[in-house]
Amino acid sequence: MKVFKIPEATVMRLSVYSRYLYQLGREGVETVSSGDIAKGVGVSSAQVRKDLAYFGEFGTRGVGYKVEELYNHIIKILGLDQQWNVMIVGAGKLGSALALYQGFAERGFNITTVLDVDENIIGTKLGNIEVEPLEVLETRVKERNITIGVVAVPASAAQDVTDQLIKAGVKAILNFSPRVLKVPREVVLRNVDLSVNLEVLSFNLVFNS
Amino acid sequence: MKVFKIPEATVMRLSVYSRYLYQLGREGVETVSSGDIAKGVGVSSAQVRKDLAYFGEFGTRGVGYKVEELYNHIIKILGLDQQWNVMIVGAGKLGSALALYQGFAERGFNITTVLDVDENIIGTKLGNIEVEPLEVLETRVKERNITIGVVAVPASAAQDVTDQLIKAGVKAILNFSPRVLKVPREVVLRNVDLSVNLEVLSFNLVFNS
DNA sequence: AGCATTTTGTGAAAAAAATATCTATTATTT
DNA sequence: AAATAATAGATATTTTTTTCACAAAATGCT
Repeated sequence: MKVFKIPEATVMRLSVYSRYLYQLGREGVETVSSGDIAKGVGVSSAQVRKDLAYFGEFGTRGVGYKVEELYNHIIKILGLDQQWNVMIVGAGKLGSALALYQGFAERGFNITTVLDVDENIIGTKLGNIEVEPLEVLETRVKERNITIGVVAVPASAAQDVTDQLIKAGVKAILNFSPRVLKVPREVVLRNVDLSVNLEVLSFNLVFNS
Repeated sequence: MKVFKIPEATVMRLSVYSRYLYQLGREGVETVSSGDIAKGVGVSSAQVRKDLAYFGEFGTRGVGYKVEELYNHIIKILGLDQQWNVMIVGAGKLGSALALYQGFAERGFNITTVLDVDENIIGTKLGNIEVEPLEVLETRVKERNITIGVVAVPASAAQDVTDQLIKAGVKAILNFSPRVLKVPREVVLRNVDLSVNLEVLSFNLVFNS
């Protein structure tokens, strides 16, 4: 069990750093300073060092960090050195888009299963994944060793689907529905509310003027 | 110009409160306490009151808040009492899903235009919006009075599209590409990185076990 | 070799955010 | 009408997060 608590903001920044490092690596850059990273991703250099300090010492004073080495460290920290099997529930607009989104596979997220209740959608293909009926949820979670469930159903069905996912043994839930979900403490939950994002923009447009 | 700085977390929570209040309103509930809201959305009651206190006094001691009244206040605060015209650039999987997503229109976001560079996509219809070529960006922003631009293009094109949007007069950018964008200070920018969310889950799965 | 330069890692300080506590109002009950 | 209960709003406290600033290490230059 964890000893230190890592700020969520730190984890999110690590993800961003890793992407920047990947880019640098492809450009052939071998060494990078906290200041360079800071500039590249828009934070302070102290912030970069503080974030990394939670996990160890990865740099050399006076020199900086080896791009590839630091990248590998962060990938390991984020748990991206392993494959995660993912199930998406809901193959509407959003669910389909997520299923087809290439960015996930690149980071080790293996979308193995997509479910829906709509007869017209079941049986259709998203890339090479066939949409299956909700009934197979538990079977698939178990036989495909799925740890992460993505909830992309309407708000009204969200809690029910979540309960089913948890009962089937999923360990983490990414919720795209605009509904506050109840999950047991040991299940990791994250909410992505697309409207909220636009609304924060709207607020700032009104408030800053 | 703003005098107090409002925490972004507060703004996001207001958005969540508003949705909960809307739900309560439909259920016929007339009055609600900060404790009720807190329970409904999973925060503390003090947090609810604190968030609201940034903007005024909306309740009655010993009684609570009138649901409809508070809802209207929050909608006003968030700037959702007006229509915002939105352009989506990039009609790939994600851009299309966003264009078709009903949740935006419900909150006053009017997606008027969708652009892409791909010949095969231009001319196709998303709902009742026809995808147009990138060339019309500036014209459309001006003639349709577009304030919000959504960047849903690959990372490599993101900054270029952003620059064009800003040059055309857009005031806020919602960025779905995994790229750190540079924008002038007066332009409101928000990043939504779908992979980051899965990666935070992954981190927690590894770290909490 | 010594000195200047760079840059990390870190403890301390500051700022921001969340939580807890207290006070004032309103409504209700006795 | 007084006492009690509920609850917002304000204030104080605590916790968390960020920023600052500097000693320690590594490199390179003279």
